[in-house]
Amino acid sequence: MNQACHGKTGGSDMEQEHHSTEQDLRQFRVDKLERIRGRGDDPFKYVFKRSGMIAEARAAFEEAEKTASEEHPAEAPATLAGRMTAFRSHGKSVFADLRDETGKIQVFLGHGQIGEAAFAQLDDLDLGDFLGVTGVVKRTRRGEVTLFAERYEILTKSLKALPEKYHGLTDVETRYRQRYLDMAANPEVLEIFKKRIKVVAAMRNWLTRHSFVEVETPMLQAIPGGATARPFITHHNTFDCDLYLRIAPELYLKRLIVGGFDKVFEINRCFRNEGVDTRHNPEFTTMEMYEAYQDYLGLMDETEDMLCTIIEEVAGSKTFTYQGQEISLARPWARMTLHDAIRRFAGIDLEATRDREEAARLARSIGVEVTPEMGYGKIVDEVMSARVQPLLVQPTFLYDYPIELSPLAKKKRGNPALTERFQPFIACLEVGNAFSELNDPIDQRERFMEQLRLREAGDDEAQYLDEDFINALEIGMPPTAGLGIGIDRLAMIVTDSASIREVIFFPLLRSI
RNA sequence: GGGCCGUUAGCUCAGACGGUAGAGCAGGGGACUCUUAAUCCCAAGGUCGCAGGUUCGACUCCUGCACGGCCCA
Repeated sequence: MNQACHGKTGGSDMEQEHHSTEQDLRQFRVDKLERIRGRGDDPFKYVFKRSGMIAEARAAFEEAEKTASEEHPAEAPATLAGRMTAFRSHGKSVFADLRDETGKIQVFLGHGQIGEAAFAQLDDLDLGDFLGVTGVVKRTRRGEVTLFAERYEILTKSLKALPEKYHGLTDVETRYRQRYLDMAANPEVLEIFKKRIKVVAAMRNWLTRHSFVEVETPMLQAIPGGATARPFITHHNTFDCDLYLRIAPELYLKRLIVGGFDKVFEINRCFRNEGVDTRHNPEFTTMEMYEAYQDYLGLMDETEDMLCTIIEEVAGSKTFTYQGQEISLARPWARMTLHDAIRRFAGIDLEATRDREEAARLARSIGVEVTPEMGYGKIVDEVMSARVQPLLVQPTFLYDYPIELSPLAKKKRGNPALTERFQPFIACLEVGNAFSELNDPIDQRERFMEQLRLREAGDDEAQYLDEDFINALEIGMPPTAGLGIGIDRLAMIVTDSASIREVIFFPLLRSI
């Protein structure tokens, strides 16, 4: 910030050469760092005592203004710290912006207020440096709430230039690869993640209020179960065996119900070895909850209540906008069976037949692509994804899914072709999956055997037989309903994000 | 996996028919004691993603590759 003082710093050779390649930009900062050290100051301090956060200082000042008068204008002392994100010099006075986690405040550094030596040392500051400033919060003539500095100190020197102040960092790849830079340059990114954090906190609150206890179950599993997906494989050295990163916690959480917990939940990561697109990241976060003595209808009510509570708490109202669409949380949410939805939105009836060929013919008749390895269930799923889901803008539950799609769900009472399963959709995004949990070990074994047949037929997403899980069911699991919610999807919805990568701090990218 | 698009200064972006590249911001020098995308003057800053090819000559045209984005499977 050499324009701050005409006293100048006695130009080094570097300064005379007028470079400004990336390396030179860094060198200028290193030179300043050395000057700071040269006068016995430390450009990387160990600790700094703040009086509070920037937002708190603002609030305290605005509170003081309520009792202020023309003769006695409001002022509030404060010691604040943060990253310097702007620097406007006017010869003998300087305005800088200071930002911490809670917000931004303008700092006034006057020659007359901080003293000549300290003012001259402003030359050694750069955008991106962390400062600690002590002074008094007042309004400037233009009305800006400003910390008028009495003294300041550099807390951390930044050696790299921050992206441009007006446009920020927009290159998507750099934003994801250097998320720290993205957040430092684009404060709105921080706000997105704060909302995501609120979603999780609100969910935990809801669950805790309803007497669910939080548990942790294995990430490393010998048999990856609980979902239809390809797993990541890893290796344990001392046991010398391959293990899988979990694709779902489901089978372990149900073991806990067998063991005696009545209401459990887990919020944690799952891993699926699949492609990456705007709605999928190979590692993602789910909440799964299991409630004994409950069925899917009761759970549907609870799900509606939970999601409404969370979204309203984070969005601040019962309506919000997602990608230009007005979404209303008004209850009750629409509920229709999967087959009704297909009849209504796709114009074909896949419930009248369970014949694979007939279903394929019907799907093709409405332009849905069917490949040879797709069975009846997969065809229903495909029609739903292509012709129903894109229309589910307002919150909607689809329920009663074909048994072929749901090997861990109880058969529907009175209709063994279906299972007691539902999925909530909001803004055309699938945000969850739930069912009356299959607790008949004999039925479960048959379902697993069917999955094994599919696997042998070449379906590498089919589920594995988990003998120990069946053993647990033989010990006995009470009637139970279970729900999984995709936290990332929910975060997308409340932050109006088009891509899941916007709500994951460090989304998976190819290493370079 | 397929299609389309992108990659130019630290950042954000321009670059007609093929003739070795421009601006704003940041950075450097200077002026300025209430600015806030501060302003004004001066000077600087580039292996145009990588590798080939066509051409007298390639940021520009062609091929391949890398990374990314969007859409489809």
